[in-house]
Amino acid sequence: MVDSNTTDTTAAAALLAAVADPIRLQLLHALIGQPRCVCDLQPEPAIPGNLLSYHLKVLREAGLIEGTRRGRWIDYSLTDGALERLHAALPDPAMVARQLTVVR
Amino acid sequence: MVDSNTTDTTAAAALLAAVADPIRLQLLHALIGQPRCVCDLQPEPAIPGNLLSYHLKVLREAGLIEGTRRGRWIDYSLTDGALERLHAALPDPAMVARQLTVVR
DNA sequence: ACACAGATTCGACATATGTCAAAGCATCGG
DNA sequence: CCGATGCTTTGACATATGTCGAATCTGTGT
Repeated sequence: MVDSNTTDTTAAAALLAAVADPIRLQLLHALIGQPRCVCDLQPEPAIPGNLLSYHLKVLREAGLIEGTRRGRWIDYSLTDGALERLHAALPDPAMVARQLTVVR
Repeated sequence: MVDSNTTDTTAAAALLAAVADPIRLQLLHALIGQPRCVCDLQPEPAIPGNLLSYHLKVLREAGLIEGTRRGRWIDYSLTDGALERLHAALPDPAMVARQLTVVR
């Protein structure tokens, strides 16, 4: 009944799962507009370093962020189109309006 | 360091968690533009009825869909602004462009 | 009252996920 | 070469989550 390509849906769900966490959502927000080194990415409230690492890894493996070493530090930044890809994983709200106008 | 209100982030993450699943994403797509009774909501591939019920419940408890009984059937539909709320739970891609233009 | 159809709920279970403590790696500065 | 700093990885663990089978509920038709 439902149409949508299954692999698309699965990939979209995986992307969304990567950000469906308060800590990771904060990290993403913190990276908007500028890269930051891990030590500047402490969420509120602060968490142990290894846990921070874990969440960065989840985002990294989802392809949403990337880290580059700068001496002792590692700078993280959003990958190209990361936020666009996230929104694309969600159903488009414009579709609802579309359906309504088509119907009437 | 990171600013964003913690409860906001938590609520947003919860919303996103509700749709971070291939089955539930398909259900959401199927409900765009028209209500459907449960029997018309079988995802691809099909799943047992009780499992379908479970996923509908997750979406219902997230406030994204609502069901109304029509005789023997229950029609589900998107709640008002459901998709808008989902997108709002994600960081706004426009912010990135903003930061860039402000900087230069 | 009965049986049936559509849908939800319950209890048990396996796996996935987030967290912790401890150990490991890479780089810098002496 | 050594210790310190910044970050990651590993192994153990508890809880959350998705799935199943069986039971239950709600409304329909007879």
